[in-house]
Amino acid sequence: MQRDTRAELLDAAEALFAAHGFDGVSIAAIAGELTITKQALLHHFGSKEKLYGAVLARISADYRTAQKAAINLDGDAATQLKSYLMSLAKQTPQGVQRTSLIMRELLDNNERAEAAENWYLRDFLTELIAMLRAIPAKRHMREAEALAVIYQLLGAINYFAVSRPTLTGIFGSEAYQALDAAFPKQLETLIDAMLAV
Amino acid sequence: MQRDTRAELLDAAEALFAAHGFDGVSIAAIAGELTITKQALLHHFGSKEKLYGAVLARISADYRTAQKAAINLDGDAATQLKSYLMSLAKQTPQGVQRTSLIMRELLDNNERAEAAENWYLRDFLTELIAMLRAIPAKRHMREAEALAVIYQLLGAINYFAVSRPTLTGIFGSEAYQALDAAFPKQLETLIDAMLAV
DNA sequence: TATATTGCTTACCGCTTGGTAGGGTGATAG
DNA sequence: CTATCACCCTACCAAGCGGTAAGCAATATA
Repeated sequence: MQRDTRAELLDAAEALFAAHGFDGVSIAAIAGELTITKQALLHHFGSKEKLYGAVLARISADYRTAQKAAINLDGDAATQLKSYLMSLAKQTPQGVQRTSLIMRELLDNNERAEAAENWYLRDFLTELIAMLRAIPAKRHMREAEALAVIYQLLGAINYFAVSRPTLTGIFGSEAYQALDAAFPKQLETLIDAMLAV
Repeated sequence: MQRDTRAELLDAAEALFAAHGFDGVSIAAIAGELTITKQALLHHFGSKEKLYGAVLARISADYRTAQKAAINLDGDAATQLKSYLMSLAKQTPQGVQRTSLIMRELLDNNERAEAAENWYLRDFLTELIAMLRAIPAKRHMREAEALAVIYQLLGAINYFAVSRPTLTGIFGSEAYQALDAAFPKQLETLIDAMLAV
């Protein structure tokens, strides 16, 4: 196997699912990305749902790894959390792609709610709550309050990450670049405001 | 004159598109909600895309109406903007539904980008920028900065609005209720922090 | 009373979908 | 040398999709 077909299929599936959603992509289209047939894909993953699950699982694992790395950095709890959040806001192509996919998952979750892949977000969020509560001034916070803060910050970051096409369509690409440049500074003041109090 | 068929179709389409996305719903399913055939639906709207456009147009109009009403309230600019944002955060069933639909539209916009329904968000956002800049302390802000602030606040609000099924699935429904109760207070401090500086 | 028009129906069409069945090839293992 | 297995193919299928065509009953118009 000089060509890791499975991994390449996951890459293609991740990109297409993120761009068009689960229902917007056929397994034939995903397989076509590697110029193989959909039956080859089915051979590897069994069904479209299982492929989707595998994509989610891989993202989940990567997220958790990055998160654990962030905790082992130097600095106090506030600095760790802040720089981790700022890193989430960095718009790498893969990062945006995965944010899109998770956002779609959030929206579709009405139907696919119990599919066990809830739990990857669970660990991710509880870890974030722990990071917030590790800040001395925040140690008193109840779980619900901490989660509210975390979720607002995540929302501020992810909503923007997903909006580039729309915003460039509306305001033009140089206006978007100005926005993109202004965003981190504003986000920083927002994070500071929430972590200070 | 049972002319309300058209409106009822819009209602059903809005709900189903919000819950399952454009590709996740068939026009037969939408028509089935009123126990009529899909050809009756096509008679009213011509095509699935046009139906979708009509749904978006109706939401757009309602949004702008509510926004204009908010500007005509008493109080200074900061109070107006703040209470408007807090009202956006109020989770009525219809509000959540529409937020979901717009979020899907944001995600799908890669492909449907130029479909003219960009502009409804355009007016909505530029109006919000104007509301922010109407605050004396913010009058100096460049457009990009103002939009960044606005967008972060919208993200904080909308991301949460869309996450109820997932969050209840992860943390349980009474934990979600605690979160839902804690959310507005945290949002208020977040808004205050961004509007003050 | 004749004529459109509105609002819906059944019938049908070409196309795509996810998935099954079964076969073939090349590498590996006994 | 033979059997197994991973990997991929062609062929096929039932179901569902968006959309067209034509017609029918009720209402509005002249």
